[in-house]
This record gives sequence, C-alpha cells and structure tokens, in this order.
Amino acid sequence: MDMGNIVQNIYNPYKIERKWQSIWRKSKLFSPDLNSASKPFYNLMMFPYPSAEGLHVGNMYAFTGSDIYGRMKRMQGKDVFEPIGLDGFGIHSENYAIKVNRNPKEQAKISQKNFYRQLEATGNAYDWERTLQTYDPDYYKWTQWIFTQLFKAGLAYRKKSPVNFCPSCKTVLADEQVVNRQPETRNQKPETNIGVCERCQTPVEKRELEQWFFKITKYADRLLKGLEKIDWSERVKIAQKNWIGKKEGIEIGYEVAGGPPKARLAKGGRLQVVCWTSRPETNFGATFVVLAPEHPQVLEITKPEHKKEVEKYIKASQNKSNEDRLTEGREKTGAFTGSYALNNLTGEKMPIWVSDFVLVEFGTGAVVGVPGHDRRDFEFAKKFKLPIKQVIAKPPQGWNSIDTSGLNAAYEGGGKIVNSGPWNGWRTPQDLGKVIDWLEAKGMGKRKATYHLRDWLISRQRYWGPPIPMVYCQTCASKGISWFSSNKRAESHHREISNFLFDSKLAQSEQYQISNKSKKIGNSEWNSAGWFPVGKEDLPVLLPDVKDWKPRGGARGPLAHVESFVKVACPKCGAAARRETDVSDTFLDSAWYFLGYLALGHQKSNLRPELRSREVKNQKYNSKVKNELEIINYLPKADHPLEGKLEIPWDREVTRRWLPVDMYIGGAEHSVLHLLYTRFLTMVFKDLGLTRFEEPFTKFRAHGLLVSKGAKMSKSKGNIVNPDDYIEKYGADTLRCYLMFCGRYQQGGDFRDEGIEGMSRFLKRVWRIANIVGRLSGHQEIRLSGNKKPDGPTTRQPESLTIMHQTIKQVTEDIESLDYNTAISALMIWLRALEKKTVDGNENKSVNRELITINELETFLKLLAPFAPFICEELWQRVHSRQFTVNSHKEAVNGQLKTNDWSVHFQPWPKFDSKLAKTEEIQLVIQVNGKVRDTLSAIRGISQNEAEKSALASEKVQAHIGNKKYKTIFVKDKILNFVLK
RNA sequence: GGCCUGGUGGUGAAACCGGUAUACACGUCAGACUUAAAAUCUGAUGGCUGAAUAAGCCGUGUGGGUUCGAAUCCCACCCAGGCCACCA
Repeated sequence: MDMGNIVQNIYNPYKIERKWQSIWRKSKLFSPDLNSASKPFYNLMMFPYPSAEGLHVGNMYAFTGSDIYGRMKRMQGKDVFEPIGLDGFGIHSENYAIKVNRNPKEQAKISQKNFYRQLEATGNAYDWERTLQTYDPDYYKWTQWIFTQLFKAGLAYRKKSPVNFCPSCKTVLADEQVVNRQPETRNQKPETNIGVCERCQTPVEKRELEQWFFKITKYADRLLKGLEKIDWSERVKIAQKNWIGKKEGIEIGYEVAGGPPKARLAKGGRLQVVCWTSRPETNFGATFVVLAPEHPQVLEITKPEHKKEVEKYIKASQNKSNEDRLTEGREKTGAFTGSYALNNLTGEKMPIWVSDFVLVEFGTGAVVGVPGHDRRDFEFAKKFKLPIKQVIAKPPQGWNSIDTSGLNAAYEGGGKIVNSGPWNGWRTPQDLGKVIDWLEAKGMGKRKATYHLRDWLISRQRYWGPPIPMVYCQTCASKGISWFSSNKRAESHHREISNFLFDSKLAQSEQYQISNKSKKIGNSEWNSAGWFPVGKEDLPVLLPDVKDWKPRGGARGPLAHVESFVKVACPKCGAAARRETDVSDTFLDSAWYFLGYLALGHQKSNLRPELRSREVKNQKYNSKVKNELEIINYLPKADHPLEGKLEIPWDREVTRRWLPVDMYIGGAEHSVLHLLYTRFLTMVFKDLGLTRFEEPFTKFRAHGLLVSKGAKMSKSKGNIVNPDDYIEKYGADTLRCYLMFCGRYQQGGDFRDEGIEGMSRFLKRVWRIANIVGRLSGHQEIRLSGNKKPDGPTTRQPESLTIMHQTIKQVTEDIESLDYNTAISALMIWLRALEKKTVDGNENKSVNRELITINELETFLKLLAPFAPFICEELWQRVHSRQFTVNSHKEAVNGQLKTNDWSVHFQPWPKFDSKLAKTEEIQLVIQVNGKVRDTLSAIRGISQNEAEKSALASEKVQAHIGNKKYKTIFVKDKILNFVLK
C-alpha cells in the first residue's frame, strides 16, 4: 500500500468541504437560469435576521431541512432555485447593534460577512448570484415604493394608536419586545398579564402616537378564504384562522334615553348606541351598557353632572400602565354616564357606563352587559351593584327553575332560554340563528361579523429601517390639500382604484361593510391633507448616517433630530415641509423578499457564462414613467396592463415562471405575522396588477423547534449550540445529518452532544466502504460491470436487491414528507447490510468485489447526497476515478462541462420498484385471544387455510388453544388470531 | 382563561390505514484487535419472576370505553412546551 493511498483514504471533512464549496461556487452550480428553466421549482426558506454573533444552530436546522428537500427535487429533474439573503434591517439587528455598541450599518457589514461565510459552510445549494439584504438601498428603494403604492391605493393611513414605552430605556418598544415578567427563581412560573421590557424587565407604559397603518382588515375575508386553497401545515392555517378571528354576530342599536339635551342628533333624530354581540339570545338578560373609554360617543352621551367623573375616568385609563393594572388586579373599574339605553325587548332602561375592560377596536367598542351569562359582565355588575338576570337555564336541573338569588358566577354555557318572552323554550346555541332572524325581522339589529384582526401598524420610532417615504406639508395641510386632491385626476383615480379593490368580488362582501363601518366609528377617517408620497424618481429615501442613532425617549425616532433629513421642499407647493421620520416595520421588508430574489438578481451580470446572453433582454424594464399616478393608470383592463409602461422591481415573465413559491419552509413562530403580511401584500400586488397570483406560497411547512438538552436554547441556560464548533470538529455533513436525525423535522428535536459521534461514525463508514470498493475493484472495471450487468431479478430475487429498493422507497417518501430522521435510519440499515457483504468490515482484508455492485454504491451515494452533499460529491468523483480539484477541473468551473455529467447533485434520483421492495418471505404473527404466541415464516400471499394448518402445528399455539373451540381472524400477510369461545 | 403541540426504555427517538411496541442512534456491559490506551469491529441491552439463549406476567402520562386486537380511535382528567389573552 503506498503512502498516497493512505493519505487519500482518511476522511478529512474540513478539506473536502472547502474544496467543494469553492468548486460549486465558481461553477455556479446552483444558479439556475431564471429565464429559460423548463421545470422551475422555487424552494424558499425563511431568511435569517442577523441578530447575534452568527448563525444559530436553529437556523442551520431549519435551512438544512429545506435544502434536503430542494436537493431531492433537483435530482428529480427540477430546476431548483434556492436563494438566501439577510433580513438585516429592523429591530432585531438594531438591538444587537445597541448591545455591542456599534453603528448598525457597520455591524451589518460585519454580520453579513460572517453570516454568508457560515451559510456557505453549511453546504446548502444556494444561488450565490442572487443574494439580497433588506438594508441595501437597492432593495429598500422598492420597499419604500411599495409603501407609496399602498398609500396611493388608499391602503395606508394614519391614526392614533397606543404604543409600548419603556420608561427605563426611554424608548418605544415593539409588541414582540414586551414579554411576560420572568420569575425570580426557577420554580416560579412567569407572571402573566404584566408586560415588561425584554431587556430591563421594567413594566411598559402605553403612550398614544399617531402612526401609519396598512388596511389589512380590508382583506380579512380573502385571507380567510385563501386558506382553503393552499397546502400548508394545518397548525399554521389554524393559527391564521384564529388570528383573523372571524365571529358571526349581530349589531343592535339602542336608543339613548335621558342624554344631555344637546345630544339629540343621530340619524333618526335620536341618539343611538350600537352594540355588537355574538350571543343575542341572552338579550332579555341585558341590564346595562358599557362603552370603551375611547368610544367616540362617550362625551356626547354623558350627562353634564357626570361629565367630570367620566372625563377623569377616561384620563385615568389612558394613563394606565400595565403595572397599575396589576395592582388593581382584574377588578373592574368604571364610571356612570348618567344616561340610559332602552332595551328594545324588555322596554327597560339600561344604565350606560364607561369601562376600560371594553376595547374600542373590537366590535363597535360598546358592549351590552348580560351579567347572568358573561363572566366579565358579571364581575362588573357585582362591583357596581347592577341587576343580574338569568335567561338561560342550566341543564338538566335548572330546566325550569329560575333562581338568581344565590348566583355567584355567570353561567356561560348553553341551555333552554327562559324569562325571555317569545323566545322562551328555545335553546342555545342551537336556536341562535332563529334569534338573529327574529331580531332582524323586527328591525332591531343587523347580522354582522366581527374580526380579531387589526390593521397593520407600520411605523417604528427607530433608526435602522427604511424611512417611510412620505412628506408632510403644513402649508398644504392648512389649505386642505392632499395628494389625493392635489392632482386633478388623482381623486377620481383614487376612487377608481378603490372601486376596483372593492368591485372585484369585494364590494358585495360583508368585509366591505365592516370596513365602511369602522371608518365611521374608529378614527380611521383620517385627514390626508398635507401628506405626499415621495415620487419614485426620488427613491430611495436614503437612511442618513447618524451619529446619535440609538432610540431615545419621546414619540419620535432618531431621524427626527436630523435636520438635514427632515427639511424638504413640499413636492406640491414647494414650501418648507418635513419628512416622515419614522421607519417602517421590518415585516414589510420580509413581506416581499420572495419576489425580491427574482427581481434583484437580474440586475447583476455575474451569472454563469452561458446564461449571460439571455440576461440582456431583461434590462428593458427600466423605461421611465413620469407619471405620478403610476399604477392607477394601468389597472388590469388589458392582459398586460403594465407592459413597458411602469417600472416595477420585478420582471413579469420571470415572476410568472417561478411564482408562486413551490415550497416554503420556516418556523412556526412566524405562523401569523410574517406569513399573514406576506399573503396580504401578495393580494394587494395582484389587485394593483403587479402580479397575477393570489397566494405567495403554494406549499408551506413549519419545522419544529430544535432544543438543547430538553430546553429551549438561551444564553441564560447556557445551552446554546454554535454550529461553527461542530463544523470544525466533525464537518458540516456530519452536523447536517445529525441535526436531521434528532427527531421528526416538523416536530423539532433535542440536540445532545453525545449523539453526534454516532453520525460521525456513520459517515466514516460510508467513506471507507466507498473507498474500498472503488480502490480494490478498479474503477473502469466496476463501471463497466455496473453498466453491463445491471441488477435485476434472475431466478430468485436477491436479498440485496430487496433492501436497495426498500431503502430507495423509504428515503424518497421520507424526504417528500420531511421525515428526515427515518430516511437516515434507512440508509444506516442499508449500509450495515452492504458492509456484511464485505468479508469483514476491516479494509485490510479483501473485499468480495462480486457482491457490492457499482449500482448499489452509486445509488447509496445519490440517496445520501441531499443529506451529506460534500462527502457524496467527493466519493462520487472517486468512484468515477476523477481527481477533482479546483484547478484541475476548469471545464466544470467554466461551465463547459454539463452539470449532470459530473456532479452527484444533478444525477437522476433513483427509482424504486414497489414489487422489488417487498420481501418474498414474511413473518406471520400467530395470536391467541389477541396475544402473540408465535410467528410463522411464510411465503407472501399465504392463504388462510394454509396459515391455520401451519399455525395449529405449533406447540406454543396448541398449548394455548387446547381443545377449546375458536374462530379465527386473518389479516393477510400480517396476523392470524385464534379467538377462543 | 383560549388555541396549538407533545407525553413511548437509562437518553434522542421509531411504529404505514387499529395488527409482533421500542426500528435507528446514544449510553452501558461483555468480547475481538493491541504491550497498553484510544480508535475500530462483534455481540447483549424495557421491567419483573427464573439457573435459563425455557416459560410466564407487566409495560406507550392517568382512569374509563369501542374492538378479536389500541401507543394509534372515543370520553374524562393530569403534566410539559409554544403562541395568544379583559375579543363581548
């Protein structure tokens, strides 16, 4: 044995992984031609946000799982596009920058380098020609442009909204930065109901700020309906459904009696308060009405002598921090307005109260109190000594008895309706529809659905994000001039687009009614006077370099203090105006990145040489349009309304070819926000004629959570796993396989150090067996024999063939269903069987070359390739006697060699024959009374008679049957059960 | 409080449509190789009773139910993790 061979035969993951990273990258192996791919397959994974020192092993877990799927699809003949980028704009990255006390822009450069280095080391088949970073001006130019499009379409508006404020950090916090207070000791549970700052644990306060919102509520019904058509993890669909939270109910108007004399306005000349309820069948039990403190009618309704108290209450609830609420517990508070609402059913007067347990955003912001049958109403009634009536009888004891005296809790369940005039004897919830019909028929109320979904708050009082591209001009505002009114055509076009948005199916829907209603009741009838979007020619609004970039107290972000940024001439009148200084939510960046990959890539021209020529034609989209109205002029009347007329960030042909995304994989923690926002934006794009599909992701799968030592990874627990360490020690292939082996991918797994050694051994064994077969057999020879004498059934089906087909079957099906752990286990079993074919696993002894065929070895490498791409590529070359180095294979690197000629990752995926995957011999289980007593080796397809005959011959079986009578249950090829009588 | 996951050996976990529970891996024990150790390879490994590689019983969070047969289906409950929460 010469020394060269020895050196060559040591598995050195570090060396071969570096080598193939370089060759793959230089040969642009995984950069498909977006323009001409015939079988496009968009394999997308949620891009990471660089918020810490480097890639988290949880990221690697997620990405590897997605990559394995994409790699199989590629070998199955698809043109797979698997892009990666960084979601590096936004609060996560900024928080990390604060922590390390470095300017986010500088930190982004450092993170970018580090993340991409790590991402490449993981061995994923990324298209490195088309990476994107959300903080690149090239990218956020279009994020801003998208904002202006939504503004022009009437889908962006301003309103006052409470934000979370940390008095200690003196900064505005996003919802996700407000967490439950952590316990002092480990044994305690976290206290719920107390929002604290995630960094300093200080209870947060609420502050009112005027901010930008997107009208996602307008799309609530479509977002709900769309779920039926898409192939997503069921749990994610349920989460979205719950988040949208559609509930059927009824709106009932109550006439206000005894209000202040001035307040007799409203439509019918009378003042009404409108309440929404999902349980109108309890309405005979209504004894009071409660308005939210922010309800617009509160002061109107309040009698003069109660004004002081009510005003005081409103003010107090506005200033209420979460800590105040804690000290008060959940005890109800409130103030009486002095007015009464007339209960249409009973004719009784119900006092109208104000209380902060009623939310202004939900329903109509007013609640009719039914203390007998609602927990909160009950608490409220007890506190303020309001009457409690029972109108639902609790079955079965209470069917006929009505007793409210000893009532110490509200009964919220169903039962017979009592004490309710014409409804007596009806049942709830069965007769709910009947009740609503009755109320509608009498004109007392109107069916209406209500939603949990709120409009999307876009504004962030932060530095590290895309400045919201809007300008506010006080001069224009004072004259009542807005963007909509300033352009002669704008208003009508605005109306046109609104009409379009609603007319197309939406106008008839109840959602349209809802949003119209909320316009009136909420304060979303906003005054757009003075607001102008920045024109496309002036985009991007660059994020200025700011020395003092850290968030500070108060209502404004750091940009508000940069005079050179704020000052701008009004685009309408030229007067001194100011820019919007908030930046947009990071979820806006990530809501269109799947389009961004396809879009921004073709602005670069460093594609594989054979692709370059095709690229030129796609540069034409740059034609200038000097039209403020842009899209509005090009509503989808024609087939290609935008063709050549409007600069949009993506190529229509390319997007049509590749979208929607074929497979999207990511964490379940994004079940609602990211995935819902992305769906929303996609629908808007479609409505604006920018794209042609309604749903962005045809198929989505949520992976599970990777924990470490049974607990979620966190610094405080000291169980964080850094992928770098493991890649260095074992190689990326081993880590990839081990991560996938930890448990079922869609359910998560537990990473334990001890286990990885086993995976390392497995790959070493693969390495050894491939090298033994390759070296001792002689490559040419083996290749020929593989081609000339393919495995196939001769007279008897060899066992080796069965296990190969079984393995192919299992691995193929397991990858398809993302059960990677069992796929790897199948490969381990097969490897063990292959090793048995060698005289001895020890390579010093000879190998029986007759027994392991080249077909088996090749098939094995192909099946393993998605999991362990580096080692399989290396072994593939060795088996085909190629000494592949970066320098020696210029043909491949220069793209002269076809990818499927040399790379294992472009080889056709092995096919299995279901017949061959079954053994001829089966083990038939013999049971007596359902208990296993023996097993029987039999030929597949054995008849019941034969089986019974053989089974009865068994002593073990006889011992249990004896002379007793029995009947039998026979499940073919599985079970024979003797049931004794 | 609501919703979603899950609960199987010493450990991570398998088990298709209800059909041999514990595949695969870790760990442990024993053996081979070695002067020795490491590495590697081979074998054993749910619990109890048993000398046993005989036989039997018990066993998938708990208690019931359906069934010839239940980790799997149904009902009630307990526990853990995640998300949301005064949503009428």
